[in-house]
Amino acid sequence: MPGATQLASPNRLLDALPRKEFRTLLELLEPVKLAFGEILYESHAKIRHVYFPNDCFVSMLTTVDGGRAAEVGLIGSEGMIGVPMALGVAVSPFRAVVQGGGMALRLKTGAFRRKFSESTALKREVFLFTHLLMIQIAQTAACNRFHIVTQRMARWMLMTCDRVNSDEFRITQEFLALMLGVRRVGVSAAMSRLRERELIAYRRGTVTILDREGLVAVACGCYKTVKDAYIKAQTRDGDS
Amino acid sequence: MPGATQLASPNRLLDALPRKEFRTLLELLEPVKLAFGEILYESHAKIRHVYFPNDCFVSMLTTVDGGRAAEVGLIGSEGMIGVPMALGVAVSPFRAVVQGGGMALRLKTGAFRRKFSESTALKREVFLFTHLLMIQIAQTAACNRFHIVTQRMARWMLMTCDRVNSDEFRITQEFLALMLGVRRVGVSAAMSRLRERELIAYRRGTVTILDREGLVAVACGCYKTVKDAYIKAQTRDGDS
DNA sequence: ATTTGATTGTTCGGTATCGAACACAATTGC
DNA sequence: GCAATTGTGTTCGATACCGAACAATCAAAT
Repeated sequence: MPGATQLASPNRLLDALPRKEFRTLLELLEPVKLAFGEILYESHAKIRHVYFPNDCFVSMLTTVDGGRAAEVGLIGSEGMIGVPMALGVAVSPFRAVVQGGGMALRLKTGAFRRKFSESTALKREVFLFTHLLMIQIAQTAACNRFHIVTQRMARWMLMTCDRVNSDEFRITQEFLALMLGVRRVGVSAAMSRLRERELIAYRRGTVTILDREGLVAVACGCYKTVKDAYIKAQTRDGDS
Repeated sequence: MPGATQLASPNRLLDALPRKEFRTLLELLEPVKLAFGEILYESHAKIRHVYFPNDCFVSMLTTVDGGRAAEVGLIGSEGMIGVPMALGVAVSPFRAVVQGGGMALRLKTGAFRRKFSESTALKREVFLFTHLLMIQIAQTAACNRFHIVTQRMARWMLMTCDRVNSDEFRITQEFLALMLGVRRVGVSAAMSRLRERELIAYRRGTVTILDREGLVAVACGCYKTVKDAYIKAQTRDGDS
């Protein structure tokens, strides 16, 4: 039975904290199960909790023209949902949608604000993640400009794969089209092309990555660019 | 002769600081003239100074595939160049290019780090700007996905116009194409369309906005979305 | 087993943008 | 004044994606 004696968190951001700080923080953290499709923040809505994903992951979406939305960021156990809180803003500019269900630890905004101002280590980790998220969003901007659906889809699959720790995950073409901001037709064509090359397999809402290296080759360099930034930050941790 | 007795800064971020903090900061700030095309940071390079633009403005660019670049953010007197420093990172993930020449106040990274950790007000202002920059970048990501060249170009012109405090600014089609990540042909076509409708006038590197309202109507909603966020932040200042 | 709903596959004509290339016009330097 | 440089306008065929619509398939519920 896990819980009482468990010291390490499956959330890598929290895990980077000194053990002592982590333990005091843990008392305030509330474990919650997040279901696929759940909306953590609506755009322009007040932030009530910050979330530290364990095995779930969350899409950040920006809307244009009051309707269509595009994913600008994907956050899993390497980060936190609610970055604006760290910047002194309690309103989320993005919609946050649970992309893969699972567990997360959450903290009420008030408690977060308090702990955040007290803990140098928490600040360091959260700000570092904020920096990485910014890189991810910016790369997405350039990626949206230059790369074709197949490349961007491959990138999305790799990013997702990294966050579920499995070669298999559930996603429908319809939903993937929404994330990428394209028609389902485009996703359908791109996916069957990847299947032909035996890079992936899929059937009705489940995608399996067969050849990770091959998929990386098909994806645009944006995948590697962002991933390298994350890796670099984790190893050097802070740089400054 | 300006300088000695001048208390207000033409940089709105600094101007929002309490007078006392502003004065102590001013002693460390070094006025510099930034020329068009000057590169403040190369991507992945160490940040040596942070810049507070007065009447100049700067583009943040992200590269893909080791070559092509696209603009992800535009910063003028409302902000600061060197946001990563506020997040504890002294390396710029973006290239920062001076888009419109003019004056700026700059601060060595060491001095900035010191002042930043001391001043609650400076932290508040810089973090708020960081938040706004993030919104701008994310909106650019969605904009790149959904909107056509004409709309994005109109948005760019309006954003630029807001930062130069003039209806006229210097920009060549070639350069504008680089910023938008499209061919010059596309910019050429889009510009002549706007000229036909008498929204703008231009000749060899100089664009004049004739009908601001009309241009806003042509531009995508991304312009208004981002601008509203900036205005809201300035009036409520912090919210939280 | 049959129906129902969800998921995937395919087609159509039309538009935006691409890469490459060339012609022309305005400014600058000599 | 003339040449060189820079900036702008236009063309070509090709490709990626659009909106709309319809067909086929699978999975679960009755």
